Amino acid sequence: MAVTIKDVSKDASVSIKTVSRVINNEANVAELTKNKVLASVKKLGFRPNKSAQSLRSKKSYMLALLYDNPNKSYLADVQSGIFNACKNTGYNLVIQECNYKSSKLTNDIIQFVKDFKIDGLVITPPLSDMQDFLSNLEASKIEYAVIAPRIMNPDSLYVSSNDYEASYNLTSEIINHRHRDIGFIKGHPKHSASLLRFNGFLAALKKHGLEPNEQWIKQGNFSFESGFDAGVEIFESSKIPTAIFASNDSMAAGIMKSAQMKGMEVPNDLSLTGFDDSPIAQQIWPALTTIKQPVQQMAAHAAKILIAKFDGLVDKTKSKEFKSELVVRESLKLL
Amino acid sequence: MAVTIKDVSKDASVSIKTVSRVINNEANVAELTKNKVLASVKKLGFRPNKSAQSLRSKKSYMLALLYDNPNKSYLADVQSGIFNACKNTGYNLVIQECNYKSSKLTNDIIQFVKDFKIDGLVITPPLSDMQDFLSNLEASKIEYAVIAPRIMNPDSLYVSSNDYEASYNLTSEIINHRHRDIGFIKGHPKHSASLLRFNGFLAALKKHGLEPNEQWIKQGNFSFESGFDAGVEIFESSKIPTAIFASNDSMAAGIMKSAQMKGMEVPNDLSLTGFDDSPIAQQIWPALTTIKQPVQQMAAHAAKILIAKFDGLVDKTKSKEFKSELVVRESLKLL
DNA sequence: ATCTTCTTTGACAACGATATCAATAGGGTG
DNA sequence: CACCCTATTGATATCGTTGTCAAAGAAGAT
Repeated sequence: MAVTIKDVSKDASVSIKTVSRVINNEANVAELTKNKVLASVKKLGFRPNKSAQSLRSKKSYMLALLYDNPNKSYLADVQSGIFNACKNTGYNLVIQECNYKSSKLTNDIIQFVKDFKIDGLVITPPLSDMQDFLSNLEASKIEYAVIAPRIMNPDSLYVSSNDYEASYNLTSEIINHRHRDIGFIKGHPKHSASLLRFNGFLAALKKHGLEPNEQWIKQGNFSFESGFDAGVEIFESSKIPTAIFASNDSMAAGIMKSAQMKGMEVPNDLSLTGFDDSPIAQQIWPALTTIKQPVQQMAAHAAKILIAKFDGLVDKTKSKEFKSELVVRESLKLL
Repeated sequence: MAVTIKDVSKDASVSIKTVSRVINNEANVAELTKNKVLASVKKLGFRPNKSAQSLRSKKSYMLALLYDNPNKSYLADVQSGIFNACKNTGYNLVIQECNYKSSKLTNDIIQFVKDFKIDGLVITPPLSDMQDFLSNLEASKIEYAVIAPRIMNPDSLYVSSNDYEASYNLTSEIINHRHRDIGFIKGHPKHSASLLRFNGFLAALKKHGLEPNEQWIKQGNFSFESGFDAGVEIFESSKIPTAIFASNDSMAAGIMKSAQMKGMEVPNDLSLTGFDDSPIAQQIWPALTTIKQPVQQMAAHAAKILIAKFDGLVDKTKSKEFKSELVVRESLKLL
């Protein structure tokens, strides 16, 4: 039915192995032979059978995306970035929803990778920081790239962003708007970004000689609801801050809703900033001042360095830190 | 290295073929033999090599999700539904971002399916309604299930929802709140749901003896921005409707933002309803009265009927229409 | 008792690539 | 000219399953 290497080898009057050499770009094939084979490949429309390749060479040309993330917009961006990086490389993307709390996680994933001969994994927070899990993958010789890990192991592949610095800058911006009473909503405790953002906040306060007020610092988990709840709590306190820095946009939106339900107006009664520049930042009114992260590019880069490694281009692409940028909108006001 | 059929056959003192029969649940294996084999399989921890299976039997145990959808929340729900349906079936999910306008779409997808021996496709709007595309898939003997197609071909696998009816009901609800001047924002012209929702709206108006006002009917494309723009236009007209029915929540949010920027308050100055019950419906204030669709279940069902077909359980599960339900929140007010 | 038929089983080929290793052909060297 | 070395090529084994087909045994029919 389909065109096989055998057909090509006959058409080009060379051996099967020589065709294989050509399509795998192996060394030591005479230029003339190579061209002859490529012509036949093209003429017959030959495409190698992935199953046969996979069986013999133990590769699948599949990457898998591992995630356990409640944030749909983040997921969609990551996925899209990886997908685009795979395009035209012959690799495809299979997805794997995980439960980071499951005790079977490690075994399930290893089994999955072995069963399907998945070539490599792209791992997102909070899985990026599960050292045990990552060590087990390594022990099983599974290739992976992590997005936004806390510990940036120079031996492993990763992409990160300058969360600390961005948070420091955003906090400074708030302070420059003459705010002194600033609340902070922490992100999901298992995401390393949460700590970085909080630390950046604290550092900026300190730098400007301000003290954090524990009453206005709440633990969230990156969800809208956790932001809403934090807002409700803060607005019950005796004194209300003039600005709140939420560790992501969803939580900021939650706070805005709780504020509006209390009859407060943003930014007149309360300034508010988010983080991530997810779609919701622009879909509420007033729109959020926030930090834009190049999520798609980060994810694409993660896939690229993995693929580069498979293709032996070890030095072509490397782990990298991406820069975020401040996006000024209406939710932050000069006091 | 890994345990193969051969190892199992030795351990169980049967032929390789018999082991194969057992793991594929073929008929005509004596109960005794079967148990013996299963015991060995378990004892040795045997797992069939997917590449070899794939090579020989031309199956991959992979489904692919095709989408070209700007709505990240919808995508995430669909994906999650399919993923859960695949769980414990041995099937996995690979994703394929498409451009429904691309002329190469059909060829690319067919090539992709052939290359990777993808067992079946789950197809989402607006691809669900591209008849040419679907016919080509059929001609290539590619299995697929469509989500929310306009034409429900009884020979094909599909899942749908009662958009027309739901829209009719929601419109009636608006009218029951004594609104007579009602605007409507249409959805993406290529999505069949758009037409169904619009027709349901018109039918309800007619039933209550109301005439649609062309000035308040705008074409959107399901995006927040298109809703925002439609809002801006409507609020420039000489007379403003007392209620607007947007064909999805994102557009409703866009309208709300444009209203708030004009200084109007929802629902006091304007009632607003959406469709889909996506997260944003609750993340804005006031929260949207909307229609909740069981997107995850629909997607899961699509995957299930595909897998059931592969496994020969033709009559176990079938195409199905899902029911949406009205979700009452604060954005719709009695006039 | 003999002939069918059906159930159960296994030997061996086949799927379509890559890996191993040997063979051949030039090119350079002393 | 004999020798070695390297670049190029091909014959054949191999990956781990499933498919084909024939054989053996059990059960049923006459």
